[in-house]
Amino acid sequence: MKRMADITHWADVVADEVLAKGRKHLVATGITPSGHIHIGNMREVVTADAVYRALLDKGAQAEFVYIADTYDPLRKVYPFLDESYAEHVGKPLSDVPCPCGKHQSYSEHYLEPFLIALERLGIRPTVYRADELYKQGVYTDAIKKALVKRDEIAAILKNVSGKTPSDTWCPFNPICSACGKINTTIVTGFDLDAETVDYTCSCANSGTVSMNGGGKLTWRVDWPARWKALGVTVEPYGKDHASKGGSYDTGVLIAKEVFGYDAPFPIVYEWIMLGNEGAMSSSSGVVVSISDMLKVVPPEVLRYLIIRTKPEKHIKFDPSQPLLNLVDEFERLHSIDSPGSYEKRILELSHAVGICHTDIPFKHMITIYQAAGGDFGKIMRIVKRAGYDTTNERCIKELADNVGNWLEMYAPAFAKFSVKSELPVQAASLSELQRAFLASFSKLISQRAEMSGEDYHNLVYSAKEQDSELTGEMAQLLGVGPEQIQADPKELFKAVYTAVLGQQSGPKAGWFLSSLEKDFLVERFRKASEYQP
RNA sequence: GGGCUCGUAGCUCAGUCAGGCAGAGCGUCUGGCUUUUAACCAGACGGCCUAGGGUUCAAAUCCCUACGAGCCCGCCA
Repeated sequence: MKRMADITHWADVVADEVLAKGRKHLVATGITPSGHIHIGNMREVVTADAVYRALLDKGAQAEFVYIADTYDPLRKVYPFLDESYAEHVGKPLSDVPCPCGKHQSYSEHYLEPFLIALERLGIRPTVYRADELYKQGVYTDAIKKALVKRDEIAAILKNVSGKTPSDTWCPFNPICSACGKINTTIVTGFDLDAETVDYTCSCANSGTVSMNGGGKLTWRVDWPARWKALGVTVEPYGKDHASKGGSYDTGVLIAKEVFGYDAPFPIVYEWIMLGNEGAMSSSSGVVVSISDMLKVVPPEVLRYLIIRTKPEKHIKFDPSQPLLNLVDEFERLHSIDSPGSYEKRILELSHAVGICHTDIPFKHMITIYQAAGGDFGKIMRIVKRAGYDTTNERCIKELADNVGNWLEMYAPAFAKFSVKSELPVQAASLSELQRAFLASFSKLISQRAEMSGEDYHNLVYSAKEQDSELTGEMAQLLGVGPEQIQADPKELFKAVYTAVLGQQSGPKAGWFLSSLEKDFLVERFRKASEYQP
C-alpha cells in the first residue's frame, strides 16, 4: 500500500508530463470579465499557478500569462445589469461603460477586483488584455492566415463540431464604426498589404477596419491563434471546452493546419459546485465572488481548496458551516510538526504571499468575537487571557475581521449567539436551585469591586463548598442547611447562559462574564431569579 | 443523441496514473483537561472500496459490461 508520503501531487504529475516535451514552457489562462469573477473562475488560475510553480521547482524555464478576454462582446443584459445596457449588447467589453462609473470600462470594472485577488492569492502572471493585444498587432499574422484559409477553417469546424458555418461566416469579426458592435458585421473583403478588412453591418453601415484592433477573431480561432502568437504550451480550461467537438478539439486542428503550431498540453478541470445550488455561473447569479471569500478566509485556505483536489474532480463548496471544516483542516495541516512530503507539497502549493498566521483557531475566534461583541480591544484582552501569542496584533485583527465578516455573511443561525438585551423567555425553565443560585450570585457580585474572569469562575465553583458565602446564601434562600445544597456546576453554568444568552451553553464562562458590564450582570441575574412566566 | 467525470466509513474526501495489510478529517461515543463550549488532549466505534465478469501469485487500483450521480456539447470556467 502506498503511504501519503509516496503520493505525487497532481501538479507535479502534470509538470513531469509536460517536461517530457521540453524545458521551456508558457502556462496560459484566460477568463472573460463579463461579470463578477467568482470562486469557480479561481480554479483556472490556481490550477495554472500550481503547475507553473511545479515547473519552476523542477528547474524548467517557465512563464505564466493571464489573458483577460476584454474584446469579447457583451452577450446580453445580465440579471445584475441595468436595462440601459441593452444598447451595449454586442460591443466589446472594453468599449462598454463601467457599471459603477469609476473604471475605464465594463471589463476593467470586473477585472480590477480579480487582479487584486490574484495578488493576494500569490498568483502573479503577466497580465494581458485582449483588446490591447489586438491593437498592438500581436494577432495580425494570425488574422491574415485565418482570412486566407477561411474555407479550410470552416471545413475543420464542420468536420469536428458538426456545425456548418454559414456562407457569410468569417473567422474575423470587425467592429462596426457606427454602432460599435462586433457580432453584427459581415466581412466583404480584405487587403493583406494594407492590413485592412471591409465589412457591412446590420445597422446599414459599411466600412473598412484595421486588422490591428479593428475587430477580433471568433473564439474558436482566437484560441489557437493565441497559442501560436504567445507560444502557449500548457493551458488549463473548463470542461465546457473539453467536450467532443468542442473548442479544444477544433483548436488542435486549426493550430496545426492553419498556424502550424502544436496545441498546448491540456489540463481539463471540473466545476466548483456551490452547496446544493449547482454549478456557479455568472449569468444565473449563483455566484460567490473571490473578493467576498477573501473577506472571510485567508487566501491560503482558498488555494488549499483547489490544490488538494485533482482538477478533474468536482469540488463542493459551501461558505456556511462546511467552510469551517475547510479552515480547520488547513490549520491542522499547517500546524503539523513534521509533515510528510505530500503534506509539505500541499502546503507549498497553497502558500500565498505576505500572509500572517496566528495560533488562534478560526473556530475559537468565532466564540471570542461574539463574546466580545466584535470589539477589537475586548477581543485582544480575551485572546491574551486565553494564553495566545499576541505579538502580531495585525494578524489577529485580520483573523477577527474575517470571522466578523463570516458571521455576518455566511454563518448559520446556530453558530451565532448574542447577549440578549432583555431577559430571555427561556428563563422560565430555570429550576428552584438555579434561581437561588442566580439570586445569590447577583448579590455577591454586586458587593464586590472589579472581578476578573478567574474571580467569576471561582465564585461559581464555590457552590461546591459547604462553607462558602455562595452556598450559605443559596441555603438561606431555599430554607435548608448548607449541607443540603448539592449544586452541580454544570447546572449553574446553564443558568448563567440561559439568563444572558437564552441558550444552554456558551463561551467559557469566566472571561465571558468578565467581558460584560458588572451592573448589567447583577441586574440580569436578579431578574432571571425572580422571573415568573 | 454524442461526450467527459465521478461512485471508497454517517458526511467530505485521500489512495487508482505506477496492482502488494482499507486510510484521513469531520460527526458520533467514551474518557481526560479539579473550566462548563462548536476549544484542547487521548481512545473507541464505523467498510461487500456501487454491482457483475475478466487479467494476475496478488485488484479499491488494470480491462470489459451494467447501474447510479453530476456535468458539458450556444464563446458562461
